[in-house]
Amino acid sequence: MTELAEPKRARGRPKKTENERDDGNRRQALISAAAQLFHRKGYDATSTREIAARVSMQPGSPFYHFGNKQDLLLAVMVEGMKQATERQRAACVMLSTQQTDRDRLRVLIRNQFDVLLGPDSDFIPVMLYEWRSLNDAQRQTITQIKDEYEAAWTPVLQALHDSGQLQAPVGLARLMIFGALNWAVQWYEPPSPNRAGQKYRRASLDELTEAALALFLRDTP
Amino acid sequence: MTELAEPKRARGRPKKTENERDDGNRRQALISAAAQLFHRKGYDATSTREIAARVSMQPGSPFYHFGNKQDLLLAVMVEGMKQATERQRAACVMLSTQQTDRDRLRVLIRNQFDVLLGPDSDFIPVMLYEWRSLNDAQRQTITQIKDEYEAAWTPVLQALHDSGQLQAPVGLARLMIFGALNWAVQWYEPPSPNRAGQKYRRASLDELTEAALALFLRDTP
DNA sequence: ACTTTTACCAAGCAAACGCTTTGTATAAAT
DNA sequence: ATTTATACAAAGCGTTTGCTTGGTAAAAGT
Repeated sequence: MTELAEPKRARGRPKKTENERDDGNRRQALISAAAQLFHRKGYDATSTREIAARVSMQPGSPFYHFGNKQDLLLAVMVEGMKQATERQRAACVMLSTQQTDRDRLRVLIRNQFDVLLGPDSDFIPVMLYEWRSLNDAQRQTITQIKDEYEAAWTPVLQALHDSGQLQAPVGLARLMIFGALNWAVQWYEPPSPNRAGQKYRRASLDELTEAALALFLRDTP
Repeated sequence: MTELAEPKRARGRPKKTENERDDGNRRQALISAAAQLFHRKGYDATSTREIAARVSMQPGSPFYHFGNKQDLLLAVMVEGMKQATERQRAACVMLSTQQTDRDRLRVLIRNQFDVLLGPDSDFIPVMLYEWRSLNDAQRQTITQIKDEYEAAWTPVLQALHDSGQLQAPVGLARLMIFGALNWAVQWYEPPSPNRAGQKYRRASLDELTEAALALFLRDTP
C-alpha cells in the first residue's frame, strides 16, 4: 500500500488533436453535472460551487473551462441539441424510404419523447425551461440550432395537412404539438419495474407516442 | 406650497373587516408587482428589493406583509388560481345549459387562453413555470386548487371520447391538451394594432382556440 | 386623552454568490 | 534539459441576497 493517492487522470498537454480547442473529458463531465443540476433545481438555484463539487473540483476550477456561468449553460444546451439533431438525422434516414406520413410523424414524436424523457436526458429540458437566463447573443445561437431541428417536422405536417389527416393550420399545429410533447417533462414518470399494487400503471414512451398520434391525427380514409 | 410631502395613502387601523386577516391594497400591490417580475425574470432572478421598489417601498417593508419570499410566491399563485377558477365557473354556467360537447370544450380552451395570454395575466404563467421554488407544503396547497380547476375538463373530454370525436385516452389527452395550451406562453405574441407591413399576421386568441379544436377533435359525424 | 394596531422607513447583518488571482504539479513538445 | 501549455487547488474579493431589528407616524378604538 505504498500508493497514498489515487491515480490522477491525464494531466499536462494533450496532443492538441484536431483543430483548435480541446475536448477533454473533464470539460464534458462539467457539462453533464451542470445539466443534471440545472434540470433538477434550475439555473439560478444552482451554484457553480455545487457543480464543481459534483466532479470533485474546487470552487474556482470550472472557470478555467468556461468563462462564466452563462457559457456553461449555453454549452449544456448546445450539447443537448447536438445529441437530439444527431438522433433525428439517423431516424430521418429510415424516414425517407419508408411508409406513410403517419409513420413518419410517429418516428419524429418517438424521438422527441426519447430526447425529453429517456435516460440521461437532462439537456433538452434545460434548454426548454432555462433559456431565459441566456443573453441575446447566446439565445440567437441556440435559436438557429433549434430552427434547424424543427424544420424536419414541417414537410411531414404539411403532407398530413394536404391529405386531410391534420386539420389545423400547419404553423400553429407544429407549435401546439411541440407544446403537448414538451410539457411531458412536467408530469411524466417512467413506468417502474415492479408491477405490484399500483393503482394506475404508468405509460411507456411507446404508449405516449400512440396517444399523441391518436390525439392529433384523423384516420387515413 | 406648504405641503412638502404627497398625501400618503390610507394608514392606521382599518376595521379588520371579515374574519382574520387584512386585505389592504398595498398587499395586493405587492402581489401584482411580484407576479410581473416573477413572470419576466423568474423567481430566483427577482430580488425582494426590486419588488419593493416597484411599489415604492423600502427593501425591508415587504416582510411586514409576507413572512418570506416563498410566501409571496405562493400568494401570487393562489391569486392567479382564484381568478382562473372564478372565470371558469362563470363560463361553466353557460356551459351546462348549452349546445354540443365541442362547444363546451371551446369555452374551456378559450378561457384557458385568456388566463394564460390575456391582459394582466402574469399569475398563471408564474404558477406553471415557477412552482419548483415552492416547498412541499405550499406545493400541496396549489396542487389541490389546480386539481379542482382541471376537474371541470374531464367530463367534457370523456363525453367527446365516448362520441368518437376524441380518440386518445382521456387521461393522457388532458395532459397533452394542457401542454399544447400552456406552451403558448413561450411563443405567443398578441396581434399588434398596426396592420402595415407584417410578414406574418399574428393570431388572435379566437384563432388559437379554433386551431386547437381542429387539432384535437374529429368532425362530428 | 390614551392606547393599540397598522404600515411602513432606515439601517444593517450574516451568508452566499460569481468570479479573479496566484501558485503549482504534470506531461507533451522542442 | 528546458520550455510551454494544461488542469487544476487555494484563497479571497466585492457584491448581492433574504431577512431582522428598532423606531415611528398616523388612523382607529376606548
